[in-house]
Amino acid sequence: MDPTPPRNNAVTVADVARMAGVSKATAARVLGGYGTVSDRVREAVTLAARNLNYRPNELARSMTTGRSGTIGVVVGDIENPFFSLAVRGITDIARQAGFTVILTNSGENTETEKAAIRALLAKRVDGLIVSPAMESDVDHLEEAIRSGCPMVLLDRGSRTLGVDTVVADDGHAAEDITRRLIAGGHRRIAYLTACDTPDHRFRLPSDISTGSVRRRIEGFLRACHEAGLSGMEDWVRLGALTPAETQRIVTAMLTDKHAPTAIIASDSVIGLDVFKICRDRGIDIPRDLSLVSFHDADWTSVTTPPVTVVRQPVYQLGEKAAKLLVERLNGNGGPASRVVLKTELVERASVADIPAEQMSEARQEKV
Amino acid sequence: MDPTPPRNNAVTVADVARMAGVSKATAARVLGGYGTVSDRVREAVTLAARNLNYRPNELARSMTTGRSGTIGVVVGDIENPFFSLAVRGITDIARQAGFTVILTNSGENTETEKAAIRALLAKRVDGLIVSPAMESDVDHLEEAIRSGCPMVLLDRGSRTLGVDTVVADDGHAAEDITRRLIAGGHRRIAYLTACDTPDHRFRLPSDISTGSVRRRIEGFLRACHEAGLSGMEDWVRLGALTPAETQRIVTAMLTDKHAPTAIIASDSVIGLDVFKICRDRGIDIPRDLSLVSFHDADWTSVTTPPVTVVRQPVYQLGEKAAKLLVERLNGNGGPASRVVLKTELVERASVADIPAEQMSEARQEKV
DNA sequence: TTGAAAGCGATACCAC
DNA sequence: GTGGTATCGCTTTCAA
Repeated sequence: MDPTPPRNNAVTVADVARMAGVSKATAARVLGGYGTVSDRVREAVTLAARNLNYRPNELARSMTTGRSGTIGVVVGDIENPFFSLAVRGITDIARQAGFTVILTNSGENTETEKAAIRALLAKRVDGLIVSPAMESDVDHLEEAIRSGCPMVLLDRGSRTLGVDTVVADDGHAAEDITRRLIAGGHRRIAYLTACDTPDHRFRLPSDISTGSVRRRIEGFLRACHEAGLSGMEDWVRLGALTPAETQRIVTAMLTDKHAPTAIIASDSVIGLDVFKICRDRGIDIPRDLSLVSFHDADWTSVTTPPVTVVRQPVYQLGEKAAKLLVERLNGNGGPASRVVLKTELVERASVADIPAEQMSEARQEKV
Repeated sequence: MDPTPPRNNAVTVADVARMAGVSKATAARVLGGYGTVSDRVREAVTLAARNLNYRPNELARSMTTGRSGTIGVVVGDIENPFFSLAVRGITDIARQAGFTVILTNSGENTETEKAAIRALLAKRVDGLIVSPAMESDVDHLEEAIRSGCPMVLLDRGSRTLGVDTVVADDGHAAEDITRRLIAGGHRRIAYLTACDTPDHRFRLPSDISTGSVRRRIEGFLRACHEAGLSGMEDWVRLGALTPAETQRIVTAMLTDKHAPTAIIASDSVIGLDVFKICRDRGIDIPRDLSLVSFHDADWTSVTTPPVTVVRQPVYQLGEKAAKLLVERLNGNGGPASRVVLKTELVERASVADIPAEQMSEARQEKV
């Protein structure tokens, strides 16, 4: 027994082959688990590998096979519970299918996203799962696809890119909750999102480059229009990128003569910020203000009052995206599919109807 | 097993060289940004590369250089806000230093952790950042280090492994908060963690294999001992791995004749579960029960009452770990350092003192 | 079943 | 400066 452990792990198939007294090719066959080898040789090679503490070099393997066993994921912000959960769904499926995941943050910035895609492509990932920061700027994605890298879009789609897409039913979700608010007598309903436009003002849904948010705003406006409410575009507020920005926007709205009676938060991070601001300003939810948030984050059920939310199947969103990608990677062709996962309105206690007398008052103001 | 998907982007340095009318070596020099080339040639090669839409193959590059430009990260659970935030700190620093990050989940399971390390090593990561699931079982980590892969331990240390370590001051934090509770008259203080032992019972801190949790429990017991409280080991409750398990444990405690007057939750996920259980059971925090949680998660400030927490510099924990690793990767040697980041007790409103009459009663029960 | 040798796509050393 | 060429560790024909 030679107890001297190999210092540098520069053990290669050649070393193992030499020790086992076979050719490099044969050793590689048993080590790589391909081809056919006699049991005797297999044993000898396995033993030698163990003795030498052989570690396969995936890089070299990838070089020849062309597959890296890696999936690249680009999300807006891992810190956002929405993405953490989706990423969890992705990695669970990926690992199950024998892939590892390289995770990158775009910070919802297209330039960073481009750099990330480039780096991922350079690392020769087998496939890509992306939440595009901007639907309007997807040249880098298109190029990645053209170069032969399968891609699945997560949470945000693209009409021009013909790729597999997994999104939630955001439009209908927004429509439902808006209808619900209107039925409760609300007329001044604000929709608050982190998305932004150059001049920070909202005019048309097409100005919104984040697909999921655009679909929600469209749903919001659809419900408003259906109820005969006009000019609701003014209630779509953009740029809630940071707690400070959110505070500025919400405070401005709340101190205005025409303060909203309800706020729809586009994600749970903003929802939490709004909740904090209300608490700090002594605004009673839902008496003074109704609040609805997208994403059923863990904390929403535990506040006073608990928050009414749109529950998206976030983990499943990630799972489904990974499954679609793995299928493609396994050679299953076919046309690009668009999967739309159902959402669910979870009514808790942060929404209240507007009393009748205030309703007429509200109507007067509208006129 | 399946045929390699066709990558039409098979443009190599050779192709670029041919088009630019130079040798492979020269083209590689400008493409790789090393060596010296004349401006005229540089221009020609750059142009050819752009025309051909050349993409460097990082895999091939890594093969020869021996560096992959990749850092492997193994955490317990990305979904846990603690890790999401730490990972954010890691990736920010890594990207800044030109590294990409491969993220893997151990699920706090040593076997999964071993597999992850193996896969990461096979992918030839330049370095590793790990939150070991078990301090007692680190052979795979030791081997990784021996094979020459720099490693930084995050949140959890190891006495046997002589590597850079970044942890929070968990022991003192637990000591402080325990002391604070005892000063407020609490005697029946439960410490609740997801960590577990084979028989689900706690005897000695050394039974706890998760370093950070062990240090916290040690701090808890230290403060108890200091105050003359004995037998507090019985108040350390293990196995709060899932909401259901947590519910079982907490309900059992709360319905016991000797119910705790305070609970210390070992992380924000458990803290939230405890909060939910109390709300469901109509237990008034802090009147009926005081609650303290580790990790200043975003929701803790917004509940009623807001939760007193131990604030750890989680993002900085990740940052520091990544910085240490990058330094090692840049060749800066030196002995392994152990960085301990300060925590802060954020007193909110989930802790109340025990009224004098109940205190004596509690003492009696103790006797 | 096994072995010899040709790549994969880049880097690096060494002449010129 | 520039061009040839060995090399990295593995997979993969093609013969034997």
